[in-house]
Amino acid sequence: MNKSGRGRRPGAPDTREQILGVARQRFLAEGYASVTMRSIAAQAGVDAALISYFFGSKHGLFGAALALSANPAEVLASVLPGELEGLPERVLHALLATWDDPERGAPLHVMLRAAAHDSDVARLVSEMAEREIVDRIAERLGGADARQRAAMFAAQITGLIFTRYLVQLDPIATMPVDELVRRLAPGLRAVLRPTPTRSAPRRTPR
Amino acid sequence: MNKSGRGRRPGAPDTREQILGVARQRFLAEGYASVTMRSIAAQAGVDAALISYFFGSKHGLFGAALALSANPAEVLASVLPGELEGLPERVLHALLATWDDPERGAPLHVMLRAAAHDSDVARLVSEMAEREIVDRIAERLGGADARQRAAMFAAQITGLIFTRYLVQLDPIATMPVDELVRRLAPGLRAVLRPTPTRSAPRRTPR
DNA sequence: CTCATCAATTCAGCGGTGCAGAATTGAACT
DNA sequence: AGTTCAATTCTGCACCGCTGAATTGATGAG
Repeated sequence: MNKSGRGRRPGAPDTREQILGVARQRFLAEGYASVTMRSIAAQAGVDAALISYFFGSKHGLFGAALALSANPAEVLASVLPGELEGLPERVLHALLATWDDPERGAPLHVMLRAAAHDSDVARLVSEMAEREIVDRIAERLGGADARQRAAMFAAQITGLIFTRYLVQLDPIATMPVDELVRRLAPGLRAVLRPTPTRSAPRRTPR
Repeated sequence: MNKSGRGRRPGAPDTREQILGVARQRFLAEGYASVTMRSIAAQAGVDAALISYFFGSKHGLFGAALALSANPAEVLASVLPGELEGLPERVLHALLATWDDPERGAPLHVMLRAAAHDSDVARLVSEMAEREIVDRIAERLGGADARQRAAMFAAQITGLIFTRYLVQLDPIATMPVDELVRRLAPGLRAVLRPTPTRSAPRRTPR
């Protein structure tokens, strides 16, 4: 009789997966800091120490829970092909559609927040973004300084995300999607263009 | 004799200011979350409860400590006058000079991190940025949608800061100042330009 | 000059957190 | 049948932010 409740459970319950599921849902809904290990454990019907056992730490759990998240690479991949000139508009539309939807936007949302909060997570997110976003765009662009131009592109996108969703800076946070796209696209196009290294062929408005 | 150490201290020691000083230094050096009230109190030679008494909460202390921080408004004000066309370069140079210097860059650094971590702080930072940055730029720009254009400008700047300093995304984090300015300025100029409301004179080839 | 009032200060403690270690239990492999 | 090991819970530590009561000094009223 398992009187004390201790010890391994009978059968083959995949407790680990269940914890992951609960953690994922909670983290996405409530962020990182305000979700406690104890509450996750309780909701998963498990002792809190088990989480440490499986994932080492709260960080570990967070990383594992968000790893299986819908990654933005897919969204990007779906808009990358096509004419280069219209790329900014396509990316902006896809991005805003994703992030404005609480369901799909939350993962990235939470990841960025956690990245700002915790430098370990920051490195993780940074590497991910570098590999899955900057490199992809650079690949699509081609050319000598493609990586640099892609990075500028990414920086602008990041700025949009941070101001609209994290800090909610007005009037960016309240601006309708169409206007945002219209206003930001020219800037994105500008940084995508190959830059003249130095005193290049002047391109005066013709 | 003050045997128990309790009670008001003799003289007129400005304990409040001293706490503020210590808090400021610690927050700027180590961020928000990892600095504990107890440690600040200890360093200030004071009981931790006194902080709650004076500032209400850790948030309160943080806000009060960073309020007297060198605000970016000054930097901005010094580069706002002058020809509009060169504004992006001036802002970028001033900004990068400030943030690359650990001493002067730290306050903003910490504020952004804290904003991402804590939604109360986020609101605070957001309002500050709106008032002291967006509105100033808008004022300088003039025109109907000056506020909107200024916001786009601010978003791009924020993206630069976030990627270069907080997340340290390569190759932005490692790029020399000159190259950053050269690559980003066109994008900034583009969003500053008055946008044609609708089906504007096409500028694209053909 | 005295005395009540009030601000400043410390102490003790509450409920909460992440995490480590020991103890228990079941499954799996000799 | 016995050993080994992974999974699980219990206990408890050190720390956190914050609160309420107790103490002390300054200060103004009479």
